[in-house]
Amino acid sequence: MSGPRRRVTQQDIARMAGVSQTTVSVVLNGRSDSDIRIAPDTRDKVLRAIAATGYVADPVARRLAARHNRIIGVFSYEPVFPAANGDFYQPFLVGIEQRAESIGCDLLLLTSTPVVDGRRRIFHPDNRLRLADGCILLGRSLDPEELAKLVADGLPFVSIGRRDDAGGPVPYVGADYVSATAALVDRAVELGHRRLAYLGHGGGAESWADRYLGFVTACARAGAQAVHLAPPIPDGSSTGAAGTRGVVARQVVGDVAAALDAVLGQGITAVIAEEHADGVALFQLARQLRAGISVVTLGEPTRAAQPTDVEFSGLHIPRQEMGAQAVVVLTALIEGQSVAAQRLLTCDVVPGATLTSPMPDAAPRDARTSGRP
Amino acid sequence: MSGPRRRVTQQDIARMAGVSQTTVSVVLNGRSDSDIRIAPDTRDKVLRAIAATGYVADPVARRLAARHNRIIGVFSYEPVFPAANGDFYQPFLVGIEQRAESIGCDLLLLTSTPVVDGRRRIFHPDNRLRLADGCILLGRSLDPEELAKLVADGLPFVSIGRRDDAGGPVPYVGADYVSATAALVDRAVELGHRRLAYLGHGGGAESWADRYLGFVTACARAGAQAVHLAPPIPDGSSTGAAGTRGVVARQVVGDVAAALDAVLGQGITAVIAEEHADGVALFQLARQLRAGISVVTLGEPTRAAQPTDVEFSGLHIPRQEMGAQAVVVLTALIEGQSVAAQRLLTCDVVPGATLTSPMPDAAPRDARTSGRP
DNA sequence: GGGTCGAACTAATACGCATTAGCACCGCAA
DNA sequence: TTGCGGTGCTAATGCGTATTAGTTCGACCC
Repeated sequence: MSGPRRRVTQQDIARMAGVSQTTVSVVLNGRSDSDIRIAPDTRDKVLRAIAATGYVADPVARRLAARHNRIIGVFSYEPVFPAANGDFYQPFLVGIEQRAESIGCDLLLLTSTPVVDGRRRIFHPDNRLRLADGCILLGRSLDPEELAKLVADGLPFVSIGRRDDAGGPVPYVGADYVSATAALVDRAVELGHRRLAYLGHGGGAESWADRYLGFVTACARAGAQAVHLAPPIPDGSSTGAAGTRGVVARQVVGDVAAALDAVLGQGITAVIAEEHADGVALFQLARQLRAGISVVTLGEPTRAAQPTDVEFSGLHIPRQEMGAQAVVVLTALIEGQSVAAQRLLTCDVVPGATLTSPMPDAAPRDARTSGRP
Repeated sequence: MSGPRRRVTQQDIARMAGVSQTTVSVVLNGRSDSDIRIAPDTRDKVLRAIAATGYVADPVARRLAARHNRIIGVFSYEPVFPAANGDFYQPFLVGIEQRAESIGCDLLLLTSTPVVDGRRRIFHPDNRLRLADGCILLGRSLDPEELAKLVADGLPFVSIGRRDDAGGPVPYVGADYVSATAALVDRAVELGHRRLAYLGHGGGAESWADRYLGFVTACARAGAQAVHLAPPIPDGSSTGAAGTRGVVARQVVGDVAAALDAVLGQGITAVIAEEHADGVALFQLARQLRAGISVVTLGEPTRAAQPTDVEFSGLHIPRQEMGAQAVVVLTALIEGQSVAAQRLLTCDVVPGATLTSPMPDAAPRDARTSGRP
């Protein structure tokens, strides 16, 4: 009909109320602090007009003029919603959403970031980060280079998940995988396990490196033997927890079956799986073969896992709380308050049913294997 | 460390290149189409300055000048994230997110809408709908009154799911439940079913009414007997597919057990269940009792269903595509283009394993029941 | 030698809001 | 009557960009 309808502006409200645009702005922002006074009935007139039209200040204009608009951007490398990653991100969003609501901020999903070279890029000619007052970064791995730019750029942001420094300290709200993984290893050792394996990359993303670090440290401390069963291609970067790499026997395994071979062949009695899905697959395969190994999975599924009725031993990532804390840190940063901008939240240990005392026949197996070559 | 470093602007570039801000803008936007010409070496000077400073246009100012912010609001009555509704909404969001990304729009989650009288309200004193250029409405039932306000208001919006007119045509992207349900009924009749039941409200929300309409129409056309097994309280509004109500024998059933009683008592051989969860429950109960009835469920679960290994016959709602189409329609509306703003997408029929030929003992059962009173 | 025309720009303005500076009015003291 | 401090408001300006409406300058024509 009439093309794109013009949106209601403060001018319109001003005309309706018979006042100036300035007055409307002042009323809206409740500027009681300054030297500007508005008579109660003038204020009422304005508020009535606003209520009648449902007027809301244009966030874009607001941000241009005032440099803030009470909008929090959420940026992620991976798409947030797809079930491809097993709803892994959902709890973060719930936490973010709840806290954002409670402090009266809206959430803007920065979906418009184009994919270049197979991943979304923050920086490109039309980057929209600045539409929001600040933003929360979601996703397993963030390009360190982009992170550095972001730090340099000065736009407030918080990463969900610990990040190494990138041209400056990176604000984050992460999970303390080091301690949690170590606690799980300790528990395994308590139960009698002496040869443990870590199944996964153990490096690349910080979250993986941290898990691996916890594993290695705890094994060393407890005097347990540690083996690292790594997938063929460590997903791009291969360094990870550099200091510890090499101390531990490392073996590349092509798939879960190969991993199980390695486990059984070397008399390993407990496997700490980086990815839930791998742990599940390994456990089920072992069960089919009637091999009694313990399996611990380090976190909720990020890939679809085979359905199972077993409750896995492992750790619980406080995702919702992480989301909430990220909002807290971000708003503090936006307002220039000084806060602890790097936070690690404790992961609960899930006892589960898959971490038990080693089977009595584990030792013989070990012996046999040792004598094999 | 000089606080918020002033950003480089087109002015700065202009000064560096010894041209006007307009020229910079023109060069940036490559406006070769218009009547504005820029000499190659002028263009070069500007581009060099841009490259030297790493200038990027401020997206905020850009959008202010463009008079729309490329933000799409997503509003839902029911909570979208929580798994309470079995992730029913997720696929819609996936579709929305993907399409929004591909056309360069961001998503504003309007989740902070207060709950009044047990449901979220669009219109309330502090509604933020207008933050976005337009919005997508998600949720089973939308208050017709609010819908009417929205239509009258002129703010571009699209409903996911068909909606009756409300003070004007309501733009929507829905699923063609009428045809899909009819197709399922036809198939049942083909297989030999002669007495069919519809289990569910059959009214209230349009999506229910449509399913019911398809059921009744197809039964009538095929000469099959139709029974409506309705839950005790039809969830607020009770009218629904008004024209057809009353033609069909209607019976109120308290729960699934009661429904099964009615089915068996009346020699019904196939049940079309509005809700997946009800269909599953009914089928499992019937199986326990060794009663061989066919069950069709009309759509993915919106409530948690008992886990099952049976693939149910029924229909598949193209949720992701619906989300994507909603974005398409919305952007067209925002830009004032004329489009088909009411779209019904075809539902695929899922053959499944629960719609089979009627068991031979169905007729005798019927006879027995008839003679009972 | 005035007029036309096109190429290559620029000045001015709009976008919607927040903010700064300042104006008009009123009551009261001098 | 002037002066003066409030009170209650508005005009004007700026944020950084896109766009519209010119302006300048030379070439070319009659």
